[in-house]
Amino acid sequence: MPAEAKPDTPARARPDTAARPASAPLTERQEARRRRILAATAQLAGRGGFDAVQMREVAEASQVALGTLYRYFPSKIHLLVATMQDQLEHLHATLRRRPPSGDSAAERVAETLMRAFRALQREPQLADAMVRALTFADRSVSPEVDQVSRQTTAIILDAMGRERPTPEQLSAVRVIEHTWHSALITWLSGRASIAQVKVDIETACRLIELTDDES
Amino acid sequence: MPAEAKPDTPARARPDTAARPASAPLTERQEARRRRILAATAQLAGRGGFDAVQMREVAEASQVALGTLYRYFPSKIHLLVATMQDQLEHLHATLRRRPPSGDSAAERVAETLMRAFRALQREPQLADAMVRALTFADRSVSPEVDQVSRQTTAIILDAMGRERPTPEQLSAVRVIEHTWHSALITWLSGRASIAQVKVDIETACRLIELTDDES
DNA sequence: ATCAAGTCTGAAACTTGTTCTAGATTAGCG
DNA sequence: CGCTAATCTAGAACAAGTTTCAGACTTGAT
Repeated sequence: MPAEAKPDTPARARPDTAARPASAPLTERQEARRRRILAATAQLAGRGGFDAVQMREVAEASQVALGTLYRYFPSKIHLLVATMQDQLEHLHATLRRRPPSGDSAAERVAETLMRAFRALQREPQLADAMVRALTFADRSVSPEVDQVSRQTTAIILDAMGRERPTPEQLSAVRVIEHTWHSALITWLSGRASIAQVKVDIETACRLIELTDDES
Repeated sequence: MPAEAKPDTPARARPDTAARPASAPLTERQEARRRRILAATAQLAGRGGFDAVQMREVAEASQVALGTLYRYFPSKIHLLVATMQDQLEHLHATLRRRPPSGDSAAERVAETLMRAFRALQREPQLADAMVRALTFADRSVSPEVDQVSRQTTAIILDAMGRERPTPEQLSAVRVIEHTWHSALITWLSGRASIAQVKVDIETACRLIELTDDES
């Protein structure tokens, strides 16, 4: 990553991502551009992974000038994190449609995460690009990464029939999320098998049982 | 990261890192070069973090040609991961000198990790560089990353008075390690407080109690 | 319809990781 | 010592992320 992270945010009026729809209404054509960009990104990432997402190519594939691409997404990392947000929304919607079936909260969470994991396995290169971006992100991407994190938390809480989780349960969820991310990385870099990821997730999910008296 | 990851390892006789001392004996001057490189890297990373470790600067600071630097460490990531190995060895040695004092295995592990965490806090920029490299590493760095992982596992097992850990305990250790890495990342990117990291680590360590009947 | 402000485009320039090359140096060996 | 292969050096060259800029196009308000 060549240039230094920008030390200040010069209040440049950029469309920004969909993080907070309040920042700028975005005209229809702008919305379309944004969508084209994300689609092109996902496609390029789908083959090749992280390295195949080249800003010039994304710009060309989405029929947008390089400068415009950078106005929408101030760095490659921002772009990929936004792609992840996008995909997570899909996933969450899908999961809502068919909720997990396990008996205990721990089982349901593990089941949900394994389902998400299988979805990622179908597009390992895309997963690689998104996850690498997520963990490589520096402070300048914090808001966006945080949003991804909140979305993930929401998915997990949905899976345990939540209803006002206790602080202890929230702690457990945090550890599960840590495990999820980190296990994903070890799998993507070929240092852990799918089976190993499964075990790790299930192990982490046991923490839920510890604090749980069956909803 | 411009160039594609090299798909093949062309058996080029490179000094490689100290991973396995068997690969190439390394003359005295070579050992000295390697050491200078790692020292320069740690220093540059100490200010500035990941971005401040620029290959040309590392080469200059360690009085080595750029090409030579690349012969010793085939990429910036390799270089930083090797730096991490180096630091971890120091840490492990230090920890051995004063073992943790907690009563239960879980307490001792948490104590150990928090001690390591405090060490990292003293050099947050260095920590940033090393951890980012670690999680960004792709398959071409797997052996080295794996070595770091083994070292970390060893530290944790040391902390729980180990003695042939059960498979369940090993699973718990894996989750703890995942949590450790991921929590570190969230702290480094400013998305979690020190207190939060502490809680997360302690929560993960509870998994040890689950499988433990006090050694 | 018209004007000002904000956007988008195309292209070049800049930065930093990585590779390559030709010529010194060094190491090990007979 | 003198040779040969490996290693090291200096420096150019290349790749991809990022920045910049001048000019064309849109948009929104009047």
